[in-house]
Amino acid sequence: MSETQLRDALNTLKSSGVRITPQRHAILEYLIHSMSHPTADEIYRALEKTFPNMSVATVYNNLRVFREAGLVKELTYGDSSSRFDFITHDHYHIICNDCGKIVDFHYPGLDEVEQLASHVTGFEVESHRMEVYGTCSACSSGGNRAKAQ
Amino acid sequence: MSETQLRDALNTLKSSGVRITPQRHAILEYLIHSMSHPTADEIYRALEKTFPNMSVATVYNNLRVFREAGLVKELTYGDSSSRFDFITHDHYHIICNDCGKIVDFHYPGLDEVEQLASHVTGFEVESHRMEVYGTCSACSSGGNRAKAQ
DNA sequence: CTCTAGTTTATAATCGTTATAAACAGTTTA
DNA sequence: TAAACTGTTTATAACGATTATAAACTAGAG
Repeated sequence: MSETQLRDALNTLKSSGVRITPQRHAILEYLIHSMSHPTADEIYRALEKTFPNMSVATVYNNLRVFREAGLVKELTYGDSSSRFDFITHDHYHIICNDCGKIVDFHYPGLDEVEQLASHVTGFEVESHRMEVYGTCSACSSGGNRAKAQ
Repeated sequence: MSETQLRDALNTLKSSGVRITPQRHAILEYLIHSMSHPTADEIYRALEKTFPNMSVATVYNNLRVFREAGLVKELTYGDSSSRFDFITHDHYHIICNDCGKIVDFHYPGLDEVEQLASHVTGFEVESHRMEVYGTCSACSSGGNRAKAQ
């Protein structure tokens, strides 16, 4: 399944004229397989064994390329650095205020919100963003003091 | 009406043991009256006539104090700097992808989303965040090239 | 009015991200 | 295969928002 995703993603890139370099392959693969929401720096550190000479700029450059190709979404929460999420199908995130863990969940479209907003404000609506915040079961049940992902 | 808001906010601060300095008064007043969603730097520049010696750190410090007191919400979008929103009553934001303008709109609670998310993920839900993105009428109708607010 | 803890100021430091220019590599052309 | 072109990576510096620090100051309690 994730192999299919990777192949599809590479095809998407190729067909929009983007070269497939080993670094790009690796970053994409990491994003798809990690099933997490890594920061640019996490990706960089995860791949530095395989690419000892790769620079952070390469990670940022390629994340931008992927974002512009519609493969990756950039998540900006309150904390200092952005997180990057490989776009599979529509899902939302719930984030633990305590340890920072991010869990995906699905919810049938919020199209009506977009419609109302468009009607009230006169905007042409393109997309929306929604997150839920709370405390994960590990943190609320006791002493989970680690800052996860 | 906004006078009431200001007075209430000052009382909230006092009752949680926060000193009311002239700078704090001015920042709060600016946030309430501006009806916009300024960055820390915008607040700083707006008040530098009145407080020529005020430093940016003061703005940041006090925005943090206000946030911790529940008076102000910090909005982190994709762009480099945070925006700050005086909390009146629940509303959402629609943001122009073109010029960055932020318009408020109201929408009856998304409590069911919180409930579903809580049920599916096991989190104790505390809050949620939602924004709509699109193009404002000024930008979609023609040549609004300015980067507003 | 005095005292003190909290606040402001000025400045430097931090850190995520972006810009730059040189070295490099994949692809096309011959 | 070789030369040339173009996009990519690397290394490094620059940038800008935010935070830390320490000294000077002041709101508010008594």
